Amino acid sequence: MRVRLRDVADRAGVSVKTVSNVVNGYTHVSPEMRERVQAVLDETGYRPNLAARNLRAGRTGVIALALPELDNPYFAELTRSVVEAAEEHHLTVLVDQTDGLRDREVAAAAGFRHNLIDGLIMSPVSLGADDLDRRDPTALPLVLLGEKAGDWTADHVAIDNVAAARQATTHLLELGRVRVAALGHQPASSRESGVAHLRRQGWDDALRAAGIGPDPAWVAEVPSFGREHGAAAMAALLDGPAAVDAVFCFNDTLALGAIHTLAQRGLRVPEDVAVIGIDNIEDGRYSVPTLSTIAPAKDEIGRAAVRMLVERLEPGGEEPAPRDLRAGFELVARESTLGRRR
Amino acid sequence: MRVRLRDVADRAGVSVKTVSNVVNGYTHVSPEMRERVQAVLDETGYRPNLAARNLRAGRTGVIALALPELDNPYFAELTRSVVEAAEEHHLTVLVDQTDGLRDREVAAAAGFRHNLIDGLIMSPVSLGADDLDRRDPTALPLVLLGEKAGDWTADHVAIDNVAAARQATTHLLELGRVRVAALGHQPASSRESGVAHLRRQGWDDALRAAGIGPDPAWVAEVPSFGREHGAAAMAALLDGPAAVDAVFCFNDTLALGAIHTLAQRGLRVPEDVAVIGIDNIEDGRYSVPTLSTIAPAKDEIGRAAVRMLVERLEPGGEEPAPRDLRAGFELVARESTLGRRR
DNA sequence: ATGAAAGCGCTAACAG
DNA sequence: CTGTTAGCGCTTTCAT
Repeated sequence: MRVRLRDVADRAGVSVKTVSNVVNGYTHVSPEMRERVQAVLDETGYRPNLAARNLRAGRTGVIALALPELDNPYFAELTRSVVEAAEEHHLTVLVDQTDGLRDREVAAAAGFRHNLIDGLIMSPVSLGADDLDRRDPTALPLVLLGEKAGDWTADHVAIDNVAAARQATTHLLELGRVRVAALGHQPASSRESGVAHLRRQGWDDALRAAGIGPDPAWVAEVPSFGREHGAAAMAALLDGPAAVDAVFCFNDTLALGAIHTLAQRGLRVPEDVAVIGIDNIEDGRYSVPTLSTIAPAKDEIGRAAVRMLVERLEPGGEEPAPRDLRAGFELVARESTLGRRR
Repeated sequence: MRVRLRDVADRAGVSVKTVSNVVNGYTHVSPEMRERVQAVLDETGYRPNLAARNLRAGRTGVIALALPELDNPYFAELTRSVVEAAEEHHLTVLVDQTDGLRDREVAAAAGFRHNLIDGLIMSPVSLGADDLDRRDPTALPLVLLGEKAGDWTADHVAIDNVAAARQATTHLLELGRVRVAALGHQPASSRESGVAHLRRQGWDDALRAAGIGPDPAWVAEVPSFGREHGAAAMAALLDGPAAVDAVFCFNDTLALGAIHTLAQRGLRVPEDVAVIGIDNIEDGRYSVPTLSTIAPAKDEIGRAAVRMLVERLEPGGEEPAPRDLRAGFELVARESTLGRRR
């Protein structure tokens, strides 16, 4: 049987309150008392019942992180940054996989684990602004990561996706490429279409700024952002009418899939086709060729998300209005655009 | 203010018990009563306080999964399988990152979140059998994943690492390679040395069975299993005295790092050097060249781990003796050993 | 400085 | 079929 505060108290011949004081390191306890209680504590191996504490305290010290997929390297790396940031605030992170399904995202946002978690950080895919508006006002504090369309009533952290896409595309143009494909387009209704739309916008902007009219045949559509779809979309581009000399992929896994297909076809990267992605996942540092990409400041994102959440958790917090934070990013040019360095 | 069971009861003019019955779908409630209560429930948007339920029930429906690193693709993929298996048992999974640090692993195994979680699935790195023996017997149910040295007093699921390594090495030998390196050796004291030791053993066995005496110069050591160390170790091998014609890497990330280095040096895979790994991570299906590997039955592992844990959670459970389960695996031969198919 | 007692919100006995 | 009541184990007024 588990040892309770009560048991320790009986055994030490003191009241429950005194034991509680010792356990929680309260100041007003006489040294001798403290010592005696501590002895019993050690001897019995007492450990507080956290469920009881939670009930009493009304908070748990746990925050949830809801992501579409854990086995997408970008999210895995982001998770690490959130977990580390949370640790600094003495919070633990419960990771949740939504698969990008609207039901699950709505349930998570509504706080289906209220009283088990103090707050939620979520990277939404299918969730709409209206879902959030319908949310119970007493629901748990929420911070959104990544893209969102429209005006949302929650804190939000993301990079400027249009600017990031523009920079990636411009990099290709500066290398002299003139027929730059966009790989990763998604129908407006689809999952992830928020990000896809913005990244396409940036690509469009960059081409026009360079005096190039984007050819619709340069746009390759995907159902989602996995490697397999990058590979298939690249094949579709190559089989299509437009001979492109560069590909801006909407993320790194798509880019790695595209490179795979190019290699299968015997095409050289970047000599025949240059490739760039977004996310700066670890894989791209060791792929063959190494992958050029836009690197979002993942640590900044994780840290900011946790900080925003913590601010809403603090009892003294004045319920600040929803904030929108843009995280930084930078171009990381590697072999898939620059070629082998010597 | 949050609405409690009590509030609903007052408002509906019934007792708390009745409301509780309705909420929990108990049978003995008259239809009209149920309807009336349900109306108030909907109207007030009542949702039970889970912390209170947990305290009352003595269980939470949450299990923890403690892994060394979340951003290692193998663990990310394994996580997915555990999460899916847990869902079938109506359990949610709290993912924990230990970084392979002994302190954290000991803390996790001791149940530092007792009463917040019902059980733990852990992939230990630095944890020793003695740490477990010192464990509080009333501590939470534990299932270990992956390697372990010695006799442990806990359930365990893993593939037969020696056999897996033997098969990988044999595959290389069957292709006519005669100087097969082992990349991933670790000093006995190191993190992950358990797995590394067994995989080296399998390599050794396979070579001897083929009448080849393993050359110590064919063994490359790494501090841990990341891509960067695979790349560095491969460079060390190439700069060393032994000209190898194949490399058995102790996992896929090491293999991808090795392929990176080979490409940098202008060597062809597999013509000059064939490469094989273990884990069958998604990356290897799209790398250039695609990666041959040993595929552990991840779904089987996740499912088995959850099932074992659940059996110990069931109140009727008879506390079975610690079980040891071997999961299956199979060879997946791709371009890094077979070459480009045509 | 220490103790007694109330109560966090829920469910399970036990009555009625 | 429904209501009353006693805890789950802890922290926290309020006394002493």
